[in-house]
Amino acid sequence: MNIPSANILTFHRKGKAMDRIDSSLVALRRILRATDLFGRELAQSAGLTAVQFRVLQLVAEKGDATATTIAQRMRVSQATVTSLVDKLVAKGVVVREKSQTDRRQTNICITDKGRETIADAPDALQQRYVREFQSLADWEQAMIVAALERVATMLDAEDLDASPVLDARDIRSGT
Amino acid sequence: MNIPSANILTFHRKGKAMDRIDSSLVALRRILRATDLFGRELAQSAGLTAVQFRVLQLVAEKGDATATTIAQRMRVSQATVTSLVDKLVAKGVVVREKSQTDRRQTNICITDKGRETIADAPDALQQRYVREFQSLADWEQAMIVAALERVATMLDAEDLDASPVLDARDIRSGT
DNA sequence: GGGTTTTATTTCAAGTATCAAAGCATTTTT
DNA sequence: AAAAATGCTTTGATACTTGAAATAAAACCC
Repeated sequence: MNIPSANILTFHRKGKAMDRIDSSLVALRRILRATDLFGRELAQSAGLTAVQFRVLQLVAEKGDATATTIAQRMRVSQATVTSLVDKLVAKGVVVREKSQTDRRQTNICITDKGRETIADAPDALQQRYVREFQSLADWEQAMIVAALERVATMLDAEDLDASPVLDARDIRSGT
Repeated sequence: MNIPSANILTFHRKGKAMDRIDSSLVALRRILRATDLFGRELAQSAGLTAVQFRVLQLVAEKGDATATTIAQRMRVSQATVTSLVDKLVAKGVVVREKSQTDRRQTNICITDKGRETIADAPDALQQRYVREFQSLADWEQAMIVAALERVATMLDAEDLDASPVLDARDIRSGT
């Protein structure tokens, strides 16, 4: 989590003044680093680990989720999700409920305590981002949105899992 | 750490069309997600874990590094770095060498095999980014650099460790 | 229906990651 | 030189991760 996670963007060309590629990669690394660091703090302040917190966030999005869905979205194995959910159940932030429609499935449902946990977590990073973003001039906001979306498209182009979680399984089955 | 790392940016306001804050957060999440996912693949293709690969990258930057430096830059404990370096030594991509000037220090030096490992790792993500970035119009490149740097500054403002590793210890001792 | 295959999840075993605390060796300070 | 600080490793404990095997339920086929 690893998150602690991956900071894979590096730049190797040296010698002359930094060009735009390098500058943009450096900025990306700063963004990655800041979010990684803050993410760990955020989780800790909620009494969870970073990975546990991410699972909780995914469950919170819709109120419940299946292990498979979570595993696919986090790109970890089902077994991993099971053990993470074990921890979250032990902490009382989610509960397991057998699906009525298909009793093979287990719905992982967020509890009130889970909702509180997320609500109470002081996401300093996001708060600061929102605050500063809103203080920007209109044109600057627009520029940032355009640029971020451009970069996001460049980076996750053929990796479709970032889109709504509908056909993730179908896509993966191709591998 | 996996590195598995933190995807902490969430958005909760719903109901109406997405505003700019939401759009920018979604884009950021896509960026985070893509880099995280690709980072793991990249490391795996090199026969390492994501965290191990990051250590190797840091060592590769200057050819060698001390455990303390790596620990500070990755924000993990020295003990963690020790065990990670153990793995890298076992794989033959780095070696430990006692510093001549201060024999308490251990320089972690990259080997030829280590250099190869990094060179051979097909960083598909970065390659695509570089390729696409270079194909952009001049004004667009400039816009992206400006926007990314703006966002990076918003996110890592008081977190100074992204800058040269000088006083990270002093900052941390405050906690 | 009864048998086979597929799907969803959990359990188990083994390896990796992480850190606090304790230990060692080497400077630096007094 | 004694004491304090520094750099690193070891140890013990917890968490994360996965592949493989096990369990259970649904879907498919004849």
